Amino acid sequence: MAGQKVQRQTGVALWRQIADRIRTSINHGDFDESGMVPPETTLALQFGVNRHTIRSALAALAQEGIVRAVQGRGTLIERKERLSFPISKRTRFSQGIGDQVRETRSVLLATSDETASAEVARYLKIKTGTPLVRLETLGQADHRPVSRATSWFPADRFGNIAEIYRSTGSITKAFRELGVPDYVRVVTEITATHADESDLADLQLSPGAIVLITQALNTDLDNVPVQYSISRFAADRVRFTIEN
Amino acid sequence: MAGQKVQRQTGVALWRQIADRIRTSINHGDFDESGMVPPETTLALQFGVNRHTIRSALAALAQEGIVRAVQGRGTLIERKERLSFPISKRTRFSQGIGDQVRETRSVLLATSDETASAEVARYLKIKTGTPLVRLETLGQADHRPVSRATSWFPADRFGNIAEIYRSTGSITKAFRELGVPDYVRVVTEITATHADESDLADLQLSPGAIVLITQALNTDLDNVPVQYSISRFAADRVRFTIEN
DNA sequence: CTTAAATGTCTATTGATATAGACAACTATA
DNA sequence: TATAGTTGTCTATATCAATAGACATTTAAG
Repeated sequence: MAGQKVQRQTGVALWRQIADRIRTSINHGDFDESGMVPPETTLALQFGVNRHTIRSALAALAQEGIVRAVQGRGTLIERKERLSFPISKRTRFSQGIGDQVRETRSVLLATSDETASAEVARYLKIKTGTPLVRLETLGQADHRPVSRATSWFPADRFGNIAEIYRSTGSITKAFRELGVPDYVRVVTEITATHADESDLADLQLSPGAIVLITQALNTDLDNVPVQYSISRFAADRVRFTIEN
Repeated sequence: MAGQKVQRQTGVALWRQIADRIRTSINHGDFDESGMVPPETTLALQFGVNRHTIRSALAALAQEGIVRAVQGRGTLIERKERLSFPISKRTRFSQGIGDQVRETRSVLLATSDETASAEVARYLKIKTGTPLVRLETLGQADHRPVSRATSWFPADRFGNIAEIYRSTGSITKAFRELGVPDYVRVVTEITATHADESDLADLQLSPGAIVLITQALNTDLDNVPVQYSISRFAADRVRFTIEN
């Protein structure tokens, strides 16, 4: 980890850039041997900034609960995180990361009845204006928010999916109760952008943070579209893995 | 687009937060009717900031070539684009986006002989220290840089792949000449981060921009790893598509 | 030709960001 | 119990980020 450069006058404060880099290094396991972040003076030298700037960065990470400074000893690593999300024919939230965390949970934020917009209709292969059920859900891993998703389901087949989901916390189980024993991921599109206001709130991010966005279509085993969803992931907490 | 909030004292300047939001709105097609961004005074009111702060944001977008301000008229939208990259068993740079642009090109930036680091060795399933060939390439679409990639190949099989690639501009053709008639993408990992200094230069980005990073492994038809590569894409120019 | 509406430029002021240096307080260890 | 190494706190200074206001310049439309 030699000769790291930071960019000045970009509208992103140095302490924030450095905090992001250190968080990434921690997640990458760079400091696993010692379990500590390098001393402030060392980091200041590496990043080519003043020690006080490093202290601002570490203070931000301490605020996130990722490190804890102990006077006289050093700055200890409290927590690491970057979950690996497999994307495949059988992509499901909790199954994919279940072995990486102690607890996964899915929370229903909101639901509403809608009619299909042009975009959603195109994906679900239905007519614009067809009745739909919309679900806003929040995915959590060990009580930390990881993703927020908006999903649309055809109302004729899944009119009361919200209630079932609310009680079971699982799309897979809700589908099963509604006569869809299994479903497959047909297509996933991935983009990245800066976090918007809702992301900041729901995913507990700070401005300038990055979100990875997936747009995905699931069909039942007869190739009939059953769910179209747009999910937004905190980019510094996840990694996508596509196995072919 | 009413009542937008920006967050203060987070290490991310207001003008950058606002620039990111406007860029997103443009890509989302919010201003397609007029082809212009709303007037500075309107935006200042919407975001709850001073007009000069809006001007800083628009100046940044103008620097990126996304908008162009015309005195007396308004601020015109110059460009919105996002290429779709399919990721599948048969992922190749030029084939995937060939139908979306007039011309794709791949340029060899640098090459060197190396020995395998622990990380690369793990992917290629070889021993640390095994001789490798490293290729740095730049992918362009219609003369705009889209991705920069670093690839490693086992030197014993592909010792002179650099020369062949330089003359053909194609990994696929180089493989073919070296006795690998076909190859498949085994695994792709996707993450996102802020652009570093090299990204800014090679991909012609402005500071604070986002890059999508893929780490991918290709094997020949006998399942022997032939190429491990790390690619960095300008996030505002691409979208990944995974078909299952 | 006027005028309204938009961007361009300038000055001034305040708060956040970053650097610089000095020294205090604490921890582990020789 | 010294001592080296580390984090904590303080003062001072310079630059960037943001606000505020005034006015110039350009464009399009009445």
